[in-house]
Amino acid sequence: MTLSLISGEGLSQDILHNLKHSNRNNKMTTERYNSRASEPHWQKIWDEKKLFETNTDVESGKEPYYVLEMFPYPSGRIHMGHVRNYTMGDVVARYKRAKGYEVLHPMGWDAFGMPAENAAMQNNTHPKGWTYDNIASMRTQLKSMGLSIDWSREFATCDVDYYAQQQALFLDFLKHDLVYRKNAKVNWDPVDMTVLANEQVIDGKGWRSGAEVEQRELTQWFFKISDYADELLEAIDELDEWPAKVKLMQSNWIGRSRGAKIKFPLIEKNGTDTNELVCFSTRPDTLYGASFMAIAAEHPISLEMSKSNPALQAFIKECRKMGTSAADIETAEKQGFDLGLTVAHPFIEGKTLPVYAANFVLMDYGTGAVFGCPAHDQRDLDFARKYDLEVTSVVATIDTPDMAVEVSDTAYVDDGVLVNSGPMSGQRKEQAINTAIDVLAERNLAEEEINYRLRDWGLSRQRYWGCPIPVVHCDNCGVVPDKKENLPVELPDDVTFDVPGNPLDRHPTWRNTDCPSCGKPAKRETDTMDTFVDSSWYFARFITPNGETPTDRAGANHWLPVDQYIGGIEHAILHLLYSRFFSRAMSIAGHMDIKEPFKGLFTQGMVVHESYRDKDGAWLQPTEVVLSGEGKARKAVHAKTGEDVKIGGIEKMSKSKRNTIDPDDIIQTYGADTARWFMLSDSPPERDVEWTDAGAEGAHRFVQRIWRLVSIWSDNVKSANAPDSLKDEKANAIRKASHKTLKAIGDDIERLGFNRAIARLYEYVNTLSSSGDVKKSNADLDSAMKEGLSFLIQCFAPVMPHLGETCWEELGFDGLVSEQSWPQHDDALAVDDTIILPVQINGKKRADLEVNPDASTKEIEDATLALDVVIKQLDGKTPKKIIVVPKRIVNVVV
RNA sequence: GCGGGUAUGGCGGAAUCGGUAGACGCAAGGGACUUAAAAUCCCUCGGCCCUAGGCCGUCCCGGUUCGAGUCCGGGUACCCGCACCA
Repeated sequence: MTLSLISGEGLSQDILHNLKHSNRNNKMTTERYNSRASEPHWQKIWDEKKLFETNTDVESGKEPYYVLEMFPYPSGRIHMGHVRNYTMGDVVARYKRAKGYEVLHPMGWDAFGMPAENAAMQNNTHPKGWTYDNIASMRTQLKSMGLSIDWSREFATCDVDYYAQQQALFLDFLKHDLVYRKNAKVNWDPVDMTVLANEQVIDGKGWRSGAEVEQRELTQWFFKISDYADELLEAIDELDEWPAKVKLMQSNWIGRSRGAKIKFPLIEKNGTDTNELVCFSTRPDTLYGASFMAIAAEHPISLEMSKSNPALQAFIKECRKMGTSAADIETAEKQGFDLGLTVAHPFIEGKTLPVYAANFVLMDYGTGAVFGCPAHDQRDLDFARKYDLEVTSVVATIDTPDMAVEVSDTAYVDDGVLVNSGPMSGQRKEQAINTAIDVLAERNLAEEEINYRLRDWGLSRQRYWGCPIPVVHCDNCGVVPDKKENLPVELPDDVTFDVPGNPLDRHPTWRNTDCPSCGKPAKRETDTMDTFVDSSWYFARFITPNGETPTDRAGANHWLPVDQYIGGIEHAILHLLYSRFFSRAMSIAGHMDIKEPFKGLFTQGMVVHESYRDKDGAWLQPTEVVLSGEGKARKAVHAKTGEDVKIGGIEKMSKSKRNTIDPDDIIQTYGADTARWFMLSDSPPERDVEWTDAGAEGAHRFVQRIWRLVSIWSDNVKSANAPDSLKDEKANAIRKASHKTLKAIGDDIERLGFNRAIARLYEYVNTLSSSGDVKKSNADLDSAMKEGLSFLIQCFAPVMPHLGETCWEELGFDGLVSEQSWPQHDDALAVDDTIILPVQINGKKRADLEVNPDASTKEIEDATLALDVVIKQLDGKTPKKIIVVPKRIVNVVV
């Protein structure tokens, strides 16, 4: 069944149920819990009591805890991924608040970016209006989730107040030599006259215009992140609350490699006036296997030679068309252009190597030149095979150190022993690299160099909807930073998007200003900042969202780093690395003294859903599809036409595949608590979770189940005493289960094991439901249930806070559950009186043994040997060995 | 291409340090209640031999160990990321 059918006329199923049964007046039928009434009610009360507003005062006395979910881009509607992300953070926030921390849990909007401009072009709207409208509707949606957020700190990165501070930061960075200008390549769409993002280049063509994309050089601003490459790399080790995967991705991204810068004297100069070619190599040990040199198409030598060589010009042009992404470069067919140059081999007297311009050599890594050693580098091998160049293997395996490895289609890149390699012969890779550098260094032909894959961060964007870069171009003074007292440089509102290009460029007046240095008329910079800049410091702004400087240094030092940061794995590299750089840069500029912004990081999985297509291949929404049958007989038809629908794969919810579920519908039908509960149940939080209607219904059944349990016990609990030395056996069993569960759930939440905590809560409700009959209850049982239910409510309230409040009130407990301290479990009650030890014979389980947890090894051995099964299996023989693992297992080896 | 990840019933998953594989949920089947439906409650639910019970079983092949889903070596399949999307 589809959701639209369940929700009927827009009434939730609980209201429908209660309406149907309101006349029955049967005492044993409790009213169904009505989330539609209860959720707004509690949200209003929390709001009025300002329950979630944080006292960020450094002197507040409580220990600070900062939990933050990656702030959303205001696309217009929240999606299930947001629900999952923000629920996780909210559970942590509510739990930590109960544990006595002063919790900071804010929300904001990553509000600059291309989609607003695209919408402006498509729908003739203004990016600003579009963005703020989206924020307004998403805020309403997020609020309906019942998140314990301090909304008084909310801001959007497109708020003038925010980007004014960002401009101030930029000026500070400029002062501290953390930003500079240089030329860089961009994807240029010659028809739309605009710069394209990599993702807007499809098969080498612009996504809108279809025109062939060119690589064009522009002067742009760069952050000097590569100066911090080593520091950013080394500090990764100390991020012990980050996923190993993310740490590895960051190290690879920084890509430190040690190698040598090697000079090759030019022999055949073919008309150039260059005397040497300098290349970078991490494998100078394999120089004896070199058979050619390759330089980037954009290498100065290549560019110089192209002036008098039209064929080379064409080749360079061809290379420029190629995509700039790593995947494009690695997968493109290797192509070269013989420049007619040769260089001298540094080790082999009289040997020369031909020089090619090649498409697989990057100008912006190393020196833009490499020596080609085909036997020991796959790219070089591919190139050599194509141009029929010599392949000389100079490495042997460690097992057969005398014979060079034979190379046909796959280069040998692993460790080994060098052969036929002069001074390096007989040495292992690492040692040989050192030898090569040392020998060449003596002849002044090489020096050791550390290179990083990490490049400086280009922040200039030729777009309107971003933070203006606060500099002025003056004919007299050149590039002049704005003065801080002149900030903000505000974006003009009167812009149009009917013509291609950046509206700031063609604005009649905005560009005109006076030079801050000489006072003469000058022009503003029209580039705006990369939106990654906006998100690189927002976490620091939440501490003093209205401050007149970017941060309050003492406050930032008190609250940062963020204790728990939660977001998608897609930000594993750039956003997190940029934020790490920004924290360092902000420390240098005196805004705080924190180098690592995020102490704990958690990357959650996506929300996925089945996708559907009609007979013409058009994507259909889940609400347009009616499903029936199961397994192979599972069928889908169109809800309106009845035509067959093809059931597609389970994929990330996306607008293009129309397989999204609107959280609003779910909240209307089942309530926010159900949505929150389901998003955390089943799948571990770091993995993808599949949205299914059945799963949501299951979660909702549980909501009702809790409500029934609480309702039927409410009278008994209200008149019960606190549990103390209970005689009733069942009551004691409940107490033990309660304390055990409480302990386990606390541990689970601390470790973000939400799915495990939820499984435990299911078990616990099963235990409470089956442990006592309310009609035959006694004072002891009532007491145990009073404690048990209070633990239950407190344990699930972080996930289902509205239901928690309703149940708390129903049982007559004081105050709000959201204000309660986390209950303390009693360790003595959280352990079992007896434990069941599995007894294995030769590693196979044959029996159970019930023992006291403190039983000695001897006692366990004796009890084991007295078991019928063991006696039978031993058949009079003495066992070879008895392994007793305390509190775990017994294994009898026969 | 490079880098990373994952693999357990019909499905999502649990098993925290190498110690009872399949907790918990979903789906399914059977039953109770009901005029009926919904809701709820009870039972079954990895496969095979089916007898108390036994044998097999965590992607595949091998190894270490009293004991392997977990550790080691080799392989297979699928998924994700790759610098101007946020």
